[in-house]
Amino acid sequence: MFEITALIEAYLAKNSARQVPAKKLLLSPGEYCDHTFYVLKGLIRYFSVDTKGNEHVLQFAPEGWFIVDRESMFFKNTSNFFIESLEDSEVLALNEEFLKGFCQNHTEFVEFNNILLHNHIRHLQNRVNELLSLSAEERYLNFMKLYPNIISRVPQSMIASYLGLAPESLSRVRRNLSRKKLK
Amino acid sequence: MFEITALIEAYLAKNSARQVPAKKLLLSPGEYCDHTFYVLKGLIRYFSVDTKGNEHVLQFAPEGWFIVDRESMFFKNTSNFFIESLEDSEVLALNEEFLKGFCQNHTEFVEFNNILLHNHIRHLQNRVNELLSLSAEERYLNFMKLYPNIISRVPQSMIASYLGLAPESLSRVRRNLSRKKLK
DNA sequence: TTCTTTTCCTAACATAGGTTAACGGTACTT
DNA sequence: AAGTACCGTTAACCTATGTTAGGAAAAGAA
Repeated sequence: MFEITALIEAYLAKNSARQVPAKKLLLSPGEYCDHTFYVLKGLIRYFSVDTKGNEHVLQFAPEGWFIVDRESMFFKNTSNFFIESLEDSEVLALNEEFLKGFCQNHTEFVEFNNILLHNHIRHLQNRVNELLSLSAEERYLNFMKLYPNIISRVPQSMIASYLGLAPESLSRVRRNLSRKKLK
Repeated sequence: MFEITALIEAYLAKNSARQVPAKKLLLSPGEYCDHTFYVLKGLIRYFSVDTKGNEHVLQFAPEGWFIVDRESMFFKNTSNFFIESLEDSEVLALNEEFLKGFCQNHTEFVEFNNILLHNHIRHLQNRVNELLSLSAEERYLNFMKLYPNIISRVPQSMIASYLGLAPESLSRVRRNLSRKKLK
């Protein structure tokens, strides 16, 4: 069984954690994503910007989460996404060299990595399924249940963007929900 | 470098390929997904059914594709999805025991598997991003470009279901597109 | 062939969600 | 304290998509 603290300690033995002020970009479209970020403190988001200039949040990463553009990192393609800190944060920036070396010294980490990949797939598949089958209101309720902790830390417009809604629409959803509860 | 033929041959040395008539269910909600299917011939779909009874296609798998509920297979959860043949098909049904054994004899396969997982993530992430940022028409055009081969093999209602549309809406999208082309 | 089922299209209507614009509140700046 | 930027709400209106219903063509079954 692998403990994440082993990774953190191995990293901190050689490097110091990266301090990131809020609103700082850690990755932009066109760049290669050459680090997997592990969030020690703070909150990071992973998002795209479409041709009309609208932002779409694919993922939030609070403490204890990994955040990376796996396509860019693994296939060595330039990224189409942004990674940005939403709060003052503290992250480990794991590059390929470090990860390879760490795998060699910690063979349990290989299996742990496998779990991370499968979690990622589970999460994404669940999102696709929700986007295909649930209404805005249902998606919002699910989000609140799954990430109650995130709701209070990011502006509502970003939650709307995660849910595939205009901010005004999320406002409407919330109003309808509070009316229902009053009854 | 790993060649898929090695996997196929190893499987066929011990088992014969599974012949599947069209419209046969290979997995249903509530069951454990204990096989990864590799499609030799035919066409398979992976879909869910929501509370209103509407189907939502998450993936099509023609020849040369793998299809599996990774969450169910890896985490040993019961599945929420269906896997169904759309055409008379021929598949390899790879169970965990076979895959484990095969990994031991073919160490390159471990890396190949890693590629498969990352491809899966890339594919799903791209879908989430498209569902968040593109119109029905744009999603349809992308689908045609990406899977021209599938378009002609499945009923339009299933493509609509993959795109997150009602069949009638896809019909409308197609009519608008053909009008545009005429001009 | 004839009958049946499936598939696709169309049109009229209904609705969820997007758009625009305005307002009030809060928090940060100066 | 005044000024400014950001945020969430609301309302009126608009548009894309869903819904219902019907019908015609194509594909399969008897």
